[in-house]
Amino acid sequence: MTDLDAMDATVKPRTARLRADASRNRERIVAAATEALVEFGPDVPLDEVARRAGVGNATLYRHFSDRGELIRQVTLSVMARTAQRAEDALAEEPDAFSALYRFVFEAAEERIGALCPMLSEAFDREDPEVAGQVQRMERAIIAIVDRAQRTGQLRPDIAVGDLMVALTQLTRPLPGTGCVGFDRFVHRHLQLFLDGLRAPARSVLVGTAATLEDLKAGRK
Amino acid sequence: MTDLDAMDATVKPRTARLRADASRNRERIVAAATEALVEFGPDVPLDEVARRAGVGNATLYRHFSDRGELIRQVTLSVMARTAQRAEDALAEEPDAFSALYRFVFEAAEERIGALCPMLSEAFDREDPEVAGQVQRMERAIIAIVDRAQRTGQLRPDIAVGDLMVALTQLTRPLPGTGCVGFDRFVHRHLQLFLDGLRAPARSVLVGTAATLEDLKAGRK
Amino acid sequence: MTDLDAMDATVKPRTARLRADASRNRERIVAAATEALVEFGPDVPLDEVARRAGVGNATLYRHFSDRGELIRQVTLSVMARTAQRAEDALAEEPDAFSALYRFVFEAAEERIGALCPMLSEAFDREDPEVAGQVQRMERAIIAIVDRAQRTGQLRPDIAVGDLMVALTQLTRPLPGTGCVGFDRFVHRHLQLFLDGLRAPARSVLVGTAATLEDLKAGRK
Amino acid sequence: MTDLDAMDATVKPRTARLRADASRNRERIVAAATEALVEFGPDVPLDEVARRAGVGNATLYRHFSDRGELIRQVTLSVMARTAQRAEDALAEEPDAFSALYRFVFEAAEERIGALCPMLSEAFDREDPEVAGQVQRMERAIIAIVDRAQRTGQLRPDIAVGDLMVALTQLTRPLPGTGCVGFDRFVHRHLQLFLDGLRAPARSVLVGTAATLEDLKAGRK
DNA sequence: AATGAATGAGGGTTCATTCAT
DNA sequence: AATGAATGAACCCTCATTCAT
Repeated sequence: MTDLDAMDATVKPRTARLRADASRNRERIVAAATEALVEFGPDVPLDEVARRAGVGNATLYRHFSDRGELIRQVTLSVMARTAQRAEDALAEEPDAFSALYRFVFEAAEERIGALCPMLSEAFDREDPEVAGQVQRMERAIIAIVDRAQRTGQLRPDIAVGDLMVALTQLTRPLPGTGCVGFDRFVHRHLQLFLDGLRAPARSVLVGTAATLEDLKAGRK
Repeated sequence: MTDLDAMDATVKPRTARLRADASRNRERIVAAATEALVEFGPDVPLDEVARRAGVGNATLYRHFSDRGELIRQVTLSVMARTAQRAEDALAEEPDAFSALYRFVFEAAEERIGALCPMLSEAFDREDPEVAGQVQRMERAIIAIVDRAQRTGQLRPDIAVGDLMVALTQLTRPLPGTGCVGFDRFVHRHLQLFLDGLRAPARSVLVGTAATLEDLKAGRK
Repeated sequence: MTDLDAMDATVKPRTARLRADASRNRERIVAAATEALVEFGPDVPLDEVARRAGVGNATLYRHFSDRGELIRQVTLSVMARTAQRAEDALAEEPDAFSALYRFVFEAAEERIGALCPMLSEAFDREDPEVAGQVQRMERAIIAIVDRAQRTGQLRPDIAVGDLMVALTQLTRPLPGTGCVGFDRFVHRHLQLFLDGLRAPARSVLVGTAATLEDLKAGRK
Repeated sequence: MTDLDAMDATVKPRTARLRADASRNRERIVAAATEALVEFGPDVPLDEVARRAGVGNATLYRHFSDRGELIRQVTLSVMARTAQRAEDALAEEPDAFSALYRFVFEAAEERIGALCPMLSEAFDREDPEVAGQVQRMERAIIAIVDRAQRTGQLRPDIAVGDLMVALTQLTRPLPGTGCVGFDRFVHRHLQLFLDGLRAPARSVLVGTAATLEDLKAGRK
């Protein structure tokens, strides 16, 4: 950096920033992919994603070298927002079960169902960036669950893995529908499920409380 | 049927009786398709179904004109067995909630998750045979739900539609996985959901109780 | 094999023989691929091969799981025929140089240029079947070369690798042409090259005589 | 050119003079394209050429409207240098066959193999600039060939077309390889070919001596 | 003038469906 | 009736070319 550079406000940053339009496209693709992943699952045609994002298919490939990379980015962005929501809920809700309650509905809004490809064999959970976000999200959700269990509002025989998978399943759209009129069911189901989570437990659960680690193991 | 047909002793019966081996093949294909649908989701390659059934792919097409017809038959067979289970549970379980409880787990065993394509736009629920099975199954489940609500064991603000959709969602396969280690979750989720269904209700549900009719309407 | 089987002339062989039409298609594809490989090189569009063979592209994939497998089969068939030609020339030609001469022109006819993908990194020369044919062909050509060198008709400072590569290069068609009027050149070039190969050597060659082993090493 | 233009002292010269950096880029692109053509063959990705030249892909298109134009420029530059080499060899070598000998190896160095697209149907040899360079190169090579034939060192039954095509063929890159360890063959092949060209002829050539005109005709 | 970005077309491969044995 | 084989359409991905900064 010379003095001349320092004086020039328009100098390009060293880490090439994306052009405005490219950056916009990138975000539109991630958003479209998030929705499409929730709706179609991990095999969603990438052409469909591109179409929804309003870009050519090759543009998608310019930004994401292949399907895995696109899914990775979607996963990261969904996890980041979900973690944030979880942290906020924990920090802002005075009541422990209210925090859980709020988190569940906000996670649904953030399309936590788009994380389903994380469970497939192809997905690399060892990737450092992914591992980092997983840990952040995990910590935040565990904190919510722990607090609600410590206050005696959440049944003690469940764990974060149970919550995450059920949440994903219940928020998945019906196949082949444009999700029309489906959200209306989802809220009811989540609420019923949350009622089932409340302490005191109304039944004895089979199996053992599933953690996020178990999900990893379950893949094999 | 003409008079000539009537006079012909060798005429084939209306429901053409299949040769023993053909009939066996047909059943093997439906069984394989049910499992494969649960495992791979609705996009399972038909060659995979044929392979699992141990027949050539063209044999599959001799029995089922296309993917839709195969799914229709799977749907019918799952519904028939599910209805039977519901009827049995109602008849045999003295306790109203136990009947519901037993039905839910048996429906999972019968792969009620394979019914999810039924909810898609492409599926023709007006088909007489389908409509018949839907009605039979519906009736049996409504009877279970009604009884449990009348005995005050099941919260009154839910309806059969809520139950069916949640049941389907919670037992649907995780897309893209070989479902490894997944069943282990399903039982826990169902139990938690059932706990949420018990009276007294632990929350006030948003929306209105959804009937099976609502599902039809919701599709559009 | 039961006695009944033995009496039944129409019994299917244990190693499922291809249907007549499938077998015909397979051969047409290999033939078309041979020509196309010579003309376009190893990146020839497989759709082009299918078109030339008069089959759909998927038929090509039924017979050859991927490009590598197709190239492998072409390689095997060209090597087999080339080896046969070499063996025949050696056995039938009383004059040592005549045998070499005859082999060179017959190898051109057999499209030895189609072997060019063998030199690419992707090609697996360790495959047992390939290795076998390479060895057979190599032996036959070495025998021809050796005899001509022993009789003092072929210059001693060249080896089979020199011959093979030059033969491939000189018989490759000009790119983008339908080979129109090109064969006319090829014969002249081969003859000139053969004249250069005759003993006594008219120059001292740079480098060392290249064997087929060197070709393998050269890839890396 | 109008009179107005003529009066305008600031008018750009007919051969628009490029800015120094633009001119440098242009040359770097042609050089990179020459090497890349030899290495990858005529289907080399233009992005690869741009990358090697150290410019953006659009810069390449600013200089060369399309692939054909780039190849044309490469062809022109190779021909120009080849012609120069031929003229120098003729002028500087006292021995007639030595001139031919020197030219052949220098042409290989100048990547005369990159001229192979010139022989394809798509290439426009009627283009004045191309025609001019062809003529210059042709004249120089004919002079070399003629002299060597007149001195009785070069067999009389070959013509410049034979030489040019064989030279191109023998120096063409092996398709699909990174040309690793290939140059080592080329020198030997050229030398063997030259030995075959020496008088007295060791065989009777089939066909008639091919001139460059014949190549044009051969394409059709 | 130089460039990063966008795009449509094309080739590779799979799969639902049809055909021929 | 059963089956292996054939096929075209769909999707993935790359690349030549054009566009916008």
